[in-house]
Amino acid sequence: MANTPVRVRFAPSPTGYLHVGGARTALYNYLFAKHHGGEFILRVEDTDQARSTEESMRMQIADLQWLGLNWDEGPDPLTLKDFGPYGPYRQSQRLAIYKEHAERLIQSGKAYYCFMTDEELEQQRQQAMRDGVNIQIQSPYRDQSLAESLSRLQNGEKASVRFKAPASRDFLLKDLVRGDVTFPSDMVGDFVILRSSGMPVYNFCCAVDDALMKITHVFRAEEHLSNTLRQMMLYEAFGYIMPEFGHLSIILGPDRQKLSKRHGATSCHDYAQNGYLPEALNNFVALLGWSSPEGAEILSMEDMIRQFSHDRLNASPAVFDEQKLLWVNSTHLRALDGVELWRRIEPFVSAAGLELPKDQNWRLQALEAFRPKLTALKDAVELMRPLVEGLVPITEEAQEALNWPSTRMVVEAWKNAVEGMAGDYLDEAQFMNLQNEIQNTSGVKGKHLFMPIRVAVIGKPQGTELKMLVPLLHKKTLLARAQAVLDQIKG
RNA sequence: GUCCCCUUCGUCUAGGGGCCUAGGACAUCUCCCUUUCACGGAGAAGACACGAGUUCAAAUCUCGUAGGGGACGCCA
Repeated sequence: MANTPVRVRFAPSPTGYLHVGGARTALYNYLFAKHHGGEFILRVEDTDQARSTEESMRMQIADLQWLGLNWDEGPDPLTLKDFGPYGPYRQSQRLAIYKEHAERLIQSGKAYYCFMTDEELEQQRQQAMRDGVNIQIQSPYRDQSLAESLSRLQNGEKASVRFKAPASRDFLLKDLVRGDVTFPSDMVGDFVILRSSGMPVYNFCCAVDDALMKITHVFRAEEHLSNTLRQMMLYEAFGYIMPEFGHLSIILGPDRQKLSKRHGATSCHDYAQNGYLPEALNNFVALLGWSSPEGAEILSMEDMIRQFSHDRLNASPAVFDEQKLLWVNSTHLRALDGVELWRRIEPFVSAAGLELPKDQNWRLQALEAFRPKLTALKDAVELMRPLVEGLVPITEEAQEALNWPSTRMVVEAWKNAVEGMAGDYLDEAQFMNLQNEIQNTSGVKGKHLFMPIRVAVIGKPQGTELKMLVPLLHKKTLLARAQAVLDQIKG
């Protein structure tokens, strides 16, 4: 046991983008694997043909890649071709394996063909509801001879395959997160393992695959807790070794209901688009149900791998707090070095069509001016917008400053001073001198001095320090904007 | 309805019989820094769901109650 290499998997069903809950599940599995020097496997659970699409699979793979949760076995992110010794890793391509396993169960009398109609099933459910008892399907075909079933099949009748649930015995699950969980013997009835279409169902595939892929530990969402009983029965029937399970609590929205689309952004893709860093999303989501033994709140992937252990996993549900995510994001963002930060911001800035100088020094300087204000990459767009060449709109909030009697004089003095400067850009020292000069000659000081100048520079009375802003703007732009403000005061 | 799981500041959490006058983080508020807005720094306020029991001692163990969540599919 001690020598068994750790093998864990993340097994999403490809129906849309990766949800943040899925991201957390994937992350925990990944961290567990890396912490123990084990393997992290990606398996695609696409047996629901109605909902699974290849497009979704690509999206999920892209999201996982974005998060940096790279798998050691599974579909190749680019070609989608499987790599690893236990493939295929897409359940839709493992049908022969499931069929063979189902056959094994049928032959040994542990499963049987069931010819019940949807109406019959529904009737039983209704009846059970009315009687206030646990819903269990009682199939009349449980004891039908295999020969008879086969002949009906021969005649073209359709049948599902049901597993004969062993009754009258409790199952004990030693859950890695919840401790001992006892499932009563009659919790489930005979359940379907093969649909009448021949397609296997989740619980069956999952058990077979985890066994065949030599999975040692499974961390998955709480909604699978009761599925575990079915899977335990299957493991027993096959004589396979069961992995250890840990059931994670679900993530809630602010209204304490299960996090869903109506709560706003819930997919990793949304967060990527809104300028969140993958390291921040990983960090935040990790803290929703796990805590660092060192009490750290800001953690890198390396930190998490080093510190991760399943016994610090929390069994109670957690509310997704957008505010804290934003804080985690801004903290990671500000810690990035200039070159890297610009690399991340670039796509947002160019998507917005901002034409900014290409000069590397200019860009790094601009970044430093705005760094303390960044909470998400997307913010850079509005922050940088005043740095384009030419005029910018003068905002509503600027009006108060424009109405001050001294403003006109200040802006005129500012414009004249800039005009008198040599060179295309002012540096910080030049600006400071110039500013002192205006103060001395005009006698205006404090906000009556600074706000009008700021409006003349960026069109807004508030924002980043002028001494950082002004050196980023070309003299021509400075002059044009000052003139625009003067025009507005006149008019 | 039946079964399973969960319950510490508004939120994420630490804690696992005495270190608890319950610690940290986000958010909130106050002050400092700052000639603006932020960043940063200091501080304030704020929780053991309820009721029994076990014990010299309970946030911590047990049982009930309430509330929340999940499962009960030929979904995953």
